[in-house]
Amino acid sequence: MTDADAEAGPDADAALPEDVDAVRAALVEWYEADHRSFPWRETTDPYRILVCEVMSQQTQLERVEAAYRAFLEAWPTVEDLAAADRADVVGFWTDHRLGYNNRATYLHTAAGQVVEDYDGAFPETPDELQELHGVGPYTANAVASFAFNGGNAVVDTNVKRVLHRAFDVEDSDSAFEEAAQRLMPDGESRTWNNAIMELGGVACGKVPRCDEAGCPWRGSCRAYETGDFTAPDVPTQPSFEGSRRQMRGRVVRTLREYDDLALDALGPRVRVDYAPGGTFGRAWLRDLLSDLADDGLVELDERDGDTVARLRR
DNA sequence: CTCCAGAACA
DNA sequence: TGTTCTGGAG
Repeated sequence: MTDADAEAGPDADAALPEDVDAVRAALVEWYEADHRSFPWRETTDPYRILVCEVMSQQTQLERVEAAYRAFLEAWPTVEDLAAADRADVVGFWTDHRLGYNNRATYLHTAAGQVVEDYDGAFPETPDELQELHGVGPYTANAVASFAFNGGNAVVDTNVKRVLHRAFDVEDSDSAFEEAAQRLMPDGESRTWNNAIMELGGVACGKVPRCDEAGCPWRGSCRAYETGDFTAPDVPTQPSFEGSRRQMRGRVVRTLREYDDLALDALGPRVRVDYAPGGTFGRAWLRDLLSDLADDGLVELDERDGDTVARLRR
């Protein structure tokens, strides 16, 4: 028994197959034979990888592709982005329907950190990368592996689904991290992380396509054997229509068209049923704007006793 | 209605 | 640990 086994516990890798090497080789071979082509798979520039990863959070890859190209045309380097007006970056985000405008501010802030704290040269370790605003465990490992072929195994919803179905890994973050790391071949994080996420996106999606996609793990997959393709629970989101986040999006999009706007001018453009004293009135809008200001998206000031909002520059 | 390469904040 | 953050597509 190795030290790693003792540390992890006796049954930590009980779910993994006997011939781990064969399973690894099969996936890498499957990935390298044929996979989807994305522009960010053609680069090892950490800035480009970070842009792609932040855009990809909770957003379909197909929609990311056009935005990714346009973004890099507008701000080709991390220095360009750090020097940009925040309002322009947020404006770009909404124009390209990327959602979660917060992420535009994260990316802008992170670019400033790279320039200020690291003299323009990206850190290479997951721990250092996580110091960047908006970079958590997943994104840190993604940048470390895709840019530097380092870091640990990435764990996202795709990887969790694959590990749970194929090897019956229990639905807990620590179990997923451990299994993913044990499965990943040393020194091949770039290819491996791409491959296992590709598997989750192409062959082992919510609706499995094992035979159509020629899944390389059919011979050792528990789900394929038993027919039980249950996937880990992904928390269901509340409906978008009429939600607070829909209203936030409308505020940002409206302010994009104006230098600044007073409450009663902004309100009707956010909700048709806006009425200064009503349920959806000044108090409601002020509360919404206050959160947007806390998130660094909007600036508020007083003019002639009235509140005026604009995108933060 | 659901899904989608997560992270910040309380 | 739970809650919040967008919006397009099927």
